[in-house]
Amino acid sequence: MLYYYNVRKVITNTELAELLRDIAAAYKIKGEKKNRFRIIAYERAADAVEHLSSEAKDLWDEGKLMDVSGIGPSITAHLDELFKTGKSKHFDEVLKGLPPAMFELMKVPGIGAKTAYKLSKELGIAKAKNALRELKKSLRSGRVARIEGFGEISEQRLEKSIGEVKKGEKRLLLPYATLVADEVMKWLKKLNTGLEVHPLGSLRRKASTVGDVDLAISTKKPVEVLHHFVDYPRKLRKIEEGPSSASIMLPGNVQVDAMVSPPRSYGALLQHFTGSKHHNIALREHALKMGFSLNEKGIKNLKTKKMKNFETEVEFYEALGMEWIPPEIREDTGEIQAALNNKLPDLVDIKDIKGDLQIHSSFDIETSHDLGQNSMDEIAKRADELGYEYIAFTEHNPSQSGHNERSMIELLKRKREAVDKLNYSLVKTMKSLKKIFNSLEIDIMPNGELPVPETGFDYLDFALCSIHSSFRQNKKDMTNRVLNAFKHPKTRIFAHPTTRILNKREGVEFDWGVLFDFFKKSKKIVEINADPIRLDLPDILVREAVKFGVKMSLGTDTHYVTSMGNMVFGVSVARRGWAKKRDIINTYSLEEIEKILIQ
DNA sequence: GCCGTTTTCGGCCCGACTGTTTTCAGTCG
Repeated sequence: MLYYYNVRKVITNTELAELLRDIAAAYKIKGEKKNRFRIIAYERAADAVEHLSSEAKDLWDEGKLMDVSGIGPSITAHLDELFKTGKSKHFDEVLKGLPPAMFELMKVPGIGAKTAYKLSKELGIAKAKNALRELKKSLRSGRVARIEGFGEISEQRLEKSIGEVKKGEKRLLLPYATLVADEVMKWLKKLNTGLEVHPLGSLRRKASTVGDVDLAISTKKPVEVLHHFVDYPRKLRKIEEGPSSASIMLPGNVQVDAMVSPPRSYGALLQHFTGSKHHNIALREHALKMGFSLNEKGIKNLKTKKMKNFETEVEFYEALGMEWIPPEIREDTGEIQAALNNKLPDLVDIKDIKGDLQIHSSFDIETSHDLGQNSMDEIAKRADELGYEYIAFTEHNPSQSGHNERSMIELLKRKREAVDKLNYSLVKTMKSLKKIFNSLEIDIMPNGELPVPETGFDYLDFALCSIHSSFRQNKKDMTNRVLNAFKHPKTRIFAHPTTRILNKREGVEFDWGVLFDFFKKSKKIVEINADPIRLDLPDILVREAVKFGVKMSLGTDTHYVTSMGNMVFGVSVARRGWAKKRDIINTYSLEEIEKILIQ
């Protein structure tokens, strides 16, 4: 019997990845040298599972588990048994004799397999339950420091990092990290306006959430620049200041790291610290086949032992025989092969965007959800400033309680008239804005019905539909719920599809194959919601949608005229999902988009 | 244990940091 997962429960990708990582850890403890690559194989399999766009269990159901790169015949056989019977004899065997507590202890930053095993043995902590609390006790009593290989410093370090386990892994939302980085970069440029500075890591790759804010600086005067950096006036404290890097802590526990490089090797530094880790691993494997070794200083020829520097990333990638790869898609999901073959997608760009397809104004149609804070006039003017050709007002549908059919229709009629009026008057005076669509964001009820009377639809150009309740339905019911809602010809856009809230709520589950197939055939649109707390569809599913040929729309879902600029974060998600201009309908001309949306 | 634009066998990314080891192992990104 395995020690931590319940055989009756469907195992999620996160749990499965954890299991595979635990097997790798078990091999580390038990294995001889020859197991080294088997350990890596299990860790890679765990990574692969974590990055899947559908549940591993579903892939297994469809017999497609072996298609996943990193999962081969052996692991497939074990998972086969696991999914069928709820356990794997092989995994049981590997884990046998190891204290379950060690896997719990491994959740502490700085504790890997070896340390966890040693601690649990030496301290006599065997059970997973309360393992962290037991460790804490031993730390306090000074027992840990007396174990061979440990000292007072490791005791203090562990005490500190054990506290970080429970704090949760709240990561910065992309716009906030962007803002922090922009302000620090502005400060850096006060020293020297010509200074070249770039964000690094997940921030440069525009991931939805960011851990630390890392910056790269190209300079010949590293000491002076780093000294200016740690003088940043809004810092809480300086963490460290060395010859090539420095770190400061800002309010809200936001750590900012700066790394400097001489201009001649700046391209290599930028590439190295932009990652992702998986992209770099794959890139180094490719380089090795060419007889090169890569690091943050440049490219080393393994025969001549000579190191070549690169001022720019473009030259760096060129030297490896490929096009420059946009940071957003550096995730080792096929971009290297595409770059080698000159087949990188021409990703959609913020400049291509001609309109915003989800906006909430303050026009009161008595909804039970939030109203927007600004008038239709204010929003239209802002849209014109942004150079948009069209926008859609998508207030929530009138609440069901307190409205009968007639009063709902009356409200929808009034909104139609207000939008018409704007189109006939205000819009005529504008530079770029040509059309305001009259739309509505309609709740999809648990059974897939829509709480708007049939004649109410006549007043709409088109409708967005989205889920705002009953998030816990099972996958099949959820899928049918959406299919049912989109039977109506006026329902065109599926808004914030997974309903996820970053750092707070997981998205709901659908059978995406079925949904995308339906959306493709019926020419309906899936939204990429640009609200930074949602960024939904998530990038991985955007990639799937692109593969299916499903078109997507961008909407800021804004309730404030000041947040209309969030569009740029939606574009980042689209880019991370390999979306090209034609995949996103907001890049279409007014004439084209009318054909798609108005039925 | 996995994988393939030199391979179905023979390889498998790179380096920094940390602590305690007097020469390196473990962890991390």
